[in-house]
Amino acid sequence: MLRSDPDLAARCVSCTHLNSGFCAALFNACGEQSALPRLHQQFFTVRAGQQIKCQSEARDDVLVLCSGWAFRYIQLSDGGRQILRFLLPGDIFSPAAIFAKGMSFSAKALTQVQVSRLDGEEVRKQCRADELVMMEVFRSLGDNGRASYELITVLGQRPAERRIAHLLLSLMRRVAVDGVVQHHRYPFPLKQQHIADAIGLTSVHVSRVLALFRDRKILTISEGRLEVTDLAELERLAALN
Amino acid sequence: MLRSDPDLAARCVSCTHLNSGFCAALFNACGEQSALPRLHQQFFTVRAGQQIKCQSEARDDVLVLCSGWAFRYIQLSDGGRQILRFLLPGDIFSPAAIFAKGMSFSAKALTQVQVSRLDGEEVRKQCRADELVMMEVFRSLGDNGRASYELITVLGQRPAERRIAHLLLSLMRRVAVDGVVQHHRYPFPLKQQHIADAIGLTSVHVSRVLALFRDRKILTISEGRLEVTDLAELERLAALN
DNA sequence: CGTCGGGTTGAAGATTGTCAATCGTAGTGG
DNA sequence: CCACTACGATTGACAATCTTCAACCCGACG
Repeated sequence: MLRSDPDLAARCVSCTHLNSGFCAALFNACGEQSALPRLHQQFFTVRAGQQIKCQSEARDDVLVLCSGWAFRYIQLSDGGRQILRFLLPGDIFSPAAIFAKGMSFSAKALTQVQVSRLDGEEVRKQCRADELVMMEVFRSLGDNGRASYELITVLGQRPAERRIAHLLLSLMRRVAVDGVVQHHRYPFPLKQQHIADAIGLTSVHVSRVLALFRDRKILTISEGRLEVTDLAELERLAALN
Repeated sequence: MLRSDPDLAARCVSCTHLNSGFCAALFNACGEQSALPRLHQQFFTVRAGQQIKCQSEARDDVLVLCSGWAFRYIQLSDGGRQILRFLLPGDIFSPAAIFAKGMSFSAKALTQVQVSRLDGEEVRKQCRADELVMMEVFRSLGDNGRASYELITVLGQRPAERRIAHLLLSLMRRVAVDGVVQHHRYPFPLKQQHIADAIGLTSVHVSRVLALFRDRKILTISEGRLEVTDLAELERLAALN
């Protein structure tokens, strides 16, 4: 599961996640001009479906997703699983764990992923030294908090159709931030079971709703891609006000 | 709705919320021994049911609940309302808003409440000056994040009975932290409509489930009090693993 | 060629919502 | 003291939503 790869670091330098956000601030702060020490990081890859970080692991590391998709989730003993958040390149696996006690969720790779492991103490040092790095942590925490509250609202107040619409639209928007998207076609590696676990439905019901969306010419999911044909209707369904 | 009250400050000094958490750290840091300037704060009271802070209000303040109960919520245009979190004395209304852009929720008083208003810039200054104050902000953020993820899991994976059990048990535990609780009787100012809005059910269904709990001798809610008669069963229902 | 994972579909049932009536309690004004 | 009202809780009947179980399909892959 863990693998050392010297080439990976070089490849990751050009990853999209370095163009913005936490890592950009972090590595800017540690650039040549800076008096700060260069940041030490390890890279590793995880295959699709494999666990990345589980609740029991108590290492003081900060993991950042470099490429691929992953998700945070909570596994219930009765077999149920709640997906809490999908992670895209640039996302910190557990931003709250940088400064406070970690939260009790696990993470899994959705596709094959590359992950950067930073030392917790070094990151905290950088946060204290550079206001911008700290602000990126707060931005990440804020985004996660906002997303959590939206998800709570959707789960509590919306029927299946609108839950799915909301999930798909939020993912689309996040994907569109750094990837060029053509003809309303988005990369979409989720299985219907992932959708189901993310919004508290069964995969059977997800299948039915997606069939409806297809019939109504709103969107189609096939071959790992999501194609939106009626964005206005999708937005209407996903709206939270 | 807003009211200046010179006596309130004196009264609030002995409030339970000062015995622990954010405010304790904040005022310790600003004590006589400290070189830091004394913190400026205003107090105001809000009657039960009144709004405290709405989405449009863009003031850079930090509000802390001094006494009474309140809640964060999102109001939907179709009449639905999702309660995101109940607030008890000592809770910050929007900890994420101290350092990042605020989140779009509103807050309402559940009982009559006393609120302390601190200046955002002063609070940030204290955070930078005193590690302990900063840690309290992170603790607050962490607690809120953990609670959000628990709520998401409960909403997504649990039926009505277990959702209600989870909500009641979490509230009990928070109430029990600083209040002395006798004979498993807890102050409980929520109406059934609040329970319903917090866990995504109708008040009608909440009524049915509470009737069931009464029949099964698990707990009883009456006259603003919650009395638990079978804690083991309640914990079993509320368990999240 | 068999198998396996993921998706689709149908039928039946469980859970929860909607609508509406009723009840008790607290307040309010005459 | 008594109507009158308002609010919250309760209950019944019925409907909508979603789950469960099962069968089947289909493409990938050994």
